[in-house]
Amino acid sequence: MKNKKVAEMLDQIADLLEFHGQVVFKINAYRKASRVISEMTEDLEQVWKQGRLAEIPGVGKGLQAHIDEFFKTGDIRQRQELLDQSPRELFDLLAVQNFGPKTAALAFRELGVQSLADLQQVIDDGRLAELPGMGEKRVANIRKGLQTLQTAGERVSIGVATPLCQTVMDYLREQSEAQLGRLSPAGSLRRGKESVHDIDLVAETENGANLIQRFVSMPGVTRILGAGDTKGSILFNDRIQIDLRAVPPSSYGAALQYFTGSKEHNVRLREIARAAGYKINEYGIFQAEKNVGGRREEEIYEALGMSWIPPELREDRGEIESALQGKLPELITFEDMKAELHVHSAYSDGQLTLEEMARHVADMGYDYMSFCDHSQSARYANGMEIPRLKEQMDAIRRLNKKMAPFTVLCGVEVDIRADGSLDYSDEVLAELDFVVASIHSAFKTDPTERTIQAMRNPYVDVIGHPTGRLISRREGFAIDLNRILQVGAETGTALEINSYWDRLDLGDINARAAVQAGVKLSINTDAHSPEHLAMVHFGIATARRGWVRKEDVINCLPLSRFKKWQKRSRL
DNA sequence: GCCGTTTTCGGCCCGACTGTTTTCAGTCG
Repeated sequence: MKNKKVAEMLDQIADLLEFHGQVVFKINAYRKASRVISEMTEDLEQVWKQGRLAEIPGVGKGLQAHIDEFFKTGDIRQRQELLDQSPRELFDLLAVQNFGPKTAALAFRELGVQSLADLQQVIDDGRLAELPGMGEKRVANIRKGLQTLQTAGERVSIGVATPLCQTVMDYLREQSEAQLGRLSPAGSLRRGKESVHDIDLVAETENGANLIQRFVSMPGVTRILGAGDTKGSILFNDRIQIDLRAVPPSSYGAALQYFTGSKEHNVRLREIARAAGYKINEYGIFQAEKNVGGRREEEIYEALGMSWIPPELREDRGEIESALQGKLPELITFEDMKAELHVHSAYSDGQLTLEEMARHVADMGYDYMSFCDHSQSARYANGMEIPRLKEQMDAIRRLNKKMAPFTVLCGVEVDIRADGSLDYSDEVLAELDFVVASIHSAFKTDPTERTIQAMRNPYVDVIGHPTGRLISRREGFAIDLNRILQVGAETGTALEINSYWDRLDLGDINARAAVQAGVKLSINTDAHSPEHLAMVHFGIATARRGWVRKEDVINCLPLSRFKKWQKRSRL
């Protein structure tokens, strides 16, 4: 799949055009096409071969020509030409906060700034400050931007951002009890994205200036990026930016809508509003000068003739059209979940005994669960030889007597070996209640074929973490998802949404493709200790971002129906 | 560069904050 490569090139052209002062509308056209292509699950090269590029939203004649050129020659000439007239490290330079395309162009033209090192040099020797429109403070801000390029530029996992956001919200509540009304996360965190660039908060208050002051002076603030009457922005522990927007009650809904984004969703929404004679901003929705809503977020959507759109869907991936037609999916919620199906115990590499762990799972409110400890060849994870597996099966039978009506299934996470065979024989698998098959080794050896082979096994219920990605460490293995989805639809094998924050695998876009292909999903935490169990909320957020309904998820089946769903019951 | 139940040309979301200004451009979200 060259989708990512093409998207990256189009994005680079957007950066280059911006640097060269092109009109923003052209730049935005490139960025939009880049985003749409990066979110496609279909192989762009196939679409190109079939002459269907024009079907891609945002891709017109000009961009079709670029894409065509890329697949024929491996590059886009315009990109090369622009690169030749630009600083060597343009993309790095543009990543510096407070150093935008206009300033970069000025520094390049007047001082020959080509690289981050050049930029540091002209800051230090004072030449940058002498340019027109520059001054001491602007240069100081650019210097800070350069310093934090490494730390502050990286995305932070939802697993890190969520508790931090809660801490900040608790602090604001404590400090400002009397004058603080509604308070909510916004931005990509509220949309449930797997990683976030910053944390956004919206607060309801009549005294914004005061709240902003408390916010920017809270412990952990290592830099104040801005502090006005309605908006404060800080760097927390030199690592993550947190923005707080403070608005009066009459604007809270509008501000929450605006600040939740995504940017692309808001742009589409405002286009529709404008066409219908409305104007939306963070203070409300207006018809002529008349405020027709803004206290609650729902009012914005209702004024435009659509139902309220769950934040997880707000990515301009068709949710606005669906909302206008009243056809939004009813997304899965945690309350729909009847079971946790992938939990480890001390029989392999989990922390707790079966009973300890099972009690924690039951406390989550589920009706049943499945232990899925590792199979024999997973040496690194204390995988179970067959005698120990049998021992575990007996122990689980005894446990069920103690814990009824809560039901504990005896499952396994069986390794898919390098040759595509499974790590236990069919005879052994047949004795188990539930089987997750996962690739844990030989990532580069034909992962698609091995996965497909596992799916064809009658005892395999679920493919665990199907792409093998680790968000902070590695790309997934190169699987052909469309083929896997085809086979999944044939065999009835489900794919996992592994909720562990560093996996979230399948991700939102792939999960959506699975549902569209008619493949069931299984949302699990892969918990190795009790505190992991709460990560199910990240998995559910990811599923919701993938337009997943409870009907699509086997964990939402009552136990009796779950058993009927399994392939073995149809053998 | 894209796109059309108001358009095949003329639009394209909207505002806060900052720093440099002398009325506003640049950056950011």
